[in-house]
Amino acid sequence: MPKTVAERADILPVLGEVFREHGFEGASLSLIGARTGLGKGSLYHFFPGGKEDMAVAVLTEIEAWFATRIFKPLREDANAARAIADMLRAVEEYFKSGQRVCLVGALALNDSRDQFAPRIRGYFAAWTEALESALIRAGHGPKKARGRAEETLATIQGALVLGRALHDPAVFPRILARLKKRLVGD
Amino acid sequence: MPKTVAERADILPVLGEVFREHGFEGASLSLIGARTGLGKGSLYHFFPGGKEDMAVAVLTEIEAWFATRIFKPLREDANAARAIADMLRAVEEYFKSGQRVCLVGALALNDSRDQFAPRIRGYFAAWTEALESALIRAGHGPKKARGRAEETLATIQGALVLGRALHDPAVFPRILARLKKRLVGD
DNA sequence: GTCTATAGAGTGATAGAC
DNA sequence: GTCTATCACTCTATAGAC
Repeated sequence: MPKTVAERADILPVLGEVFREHGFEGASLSLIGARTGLGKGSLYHFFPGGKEDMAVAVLTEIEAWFATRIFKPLREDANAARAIADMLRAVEEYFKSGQRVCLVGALALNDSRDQFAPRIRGYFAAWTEALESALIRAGHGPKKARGRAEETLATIQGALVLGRALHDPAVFPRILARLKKRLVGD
Repeated sequence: MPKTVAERADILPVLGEVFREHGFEGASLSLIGARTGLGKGSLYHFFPGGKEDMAVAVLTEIEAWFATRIFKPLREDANAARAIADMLRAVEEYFKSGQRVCLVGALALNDSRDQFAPRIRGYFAAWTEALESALIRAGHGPKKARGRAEETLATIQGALVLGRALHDPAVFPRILARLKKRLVGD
């Protein structure tokens, strides 16, 4: 008896975790089926394009989350320094202190799947620009803000890699704390 | 007519590139066969343990390269500031200005393959310690050196992710230049 | 004859597509 | 749940160096 009522939106978070944990290639349909509790039929009903379709849907959801929770405040908050500190806090929570990997970053390293490239680029471009805007408003000097934004994003991504590699849950929060000091003082 | 004489060491660089470009899961044996020009017989002759064996061999070669070219000078060069600058230069060249990905970092993000974990951790631990040592000798203060080494490695790894994501070959060299300024002045 | 490097047909299992 | 392609891997059979 089918019809347990699932919605596309309900399974996106699960899909995201599976892709994060196993990568795109490593996330097999049977694994996805097991984790979502859905048969292949349902999966192809929700995502006619198969696995790539699923990954694109997950990326779209991630983009939307970051756009409203991170990029928008960075661009619009009157208190730019606070927006930057909030970003670092949100990032620490989102990536569960480094226990959770950045799916967009992980896909960037393993491309060869060109379909994801524009979304991956868009995510990091939007983040860089939003942070640059906040840095300028926080008094960082328009000339230096761009480079600092770029370096900050690199450090966040790399901190996820390093924390994971060293199996040390203290690494990610520690590096974020250093970033905070440098960007907004304290 | 067999016997064209290949050696294990000769195909390691090719294997490294295939794993870098496609990831561990994405590097199929047929792809590996095509890229190395070797049949399965030869591949399994050199690497009886199959794909994992190949990846371990590549990681071992990478470790050795970094140990002699990067870690040793960092620990031993009497001129520590020069050793750090040399490290940044070597890294820029090794990763081909960001066009080439760090296999160790990429594997760290996609683990679930626990066999690689100790090697991955060893690589980053050795790098962190060597850089910390050089920073201390360059006058960075023992208390701060550790954190700076950690953050530097994260920034390098993240710069690879970001450069790749943005498809901008200028990103990686630009971030390395900022690192150099901060670490050894200029 | 033995050892090393080779090729590739053939194995069962499992992948993703539908 | 059925399909076909492809997966990692095994095995037998080679040729040439010693």
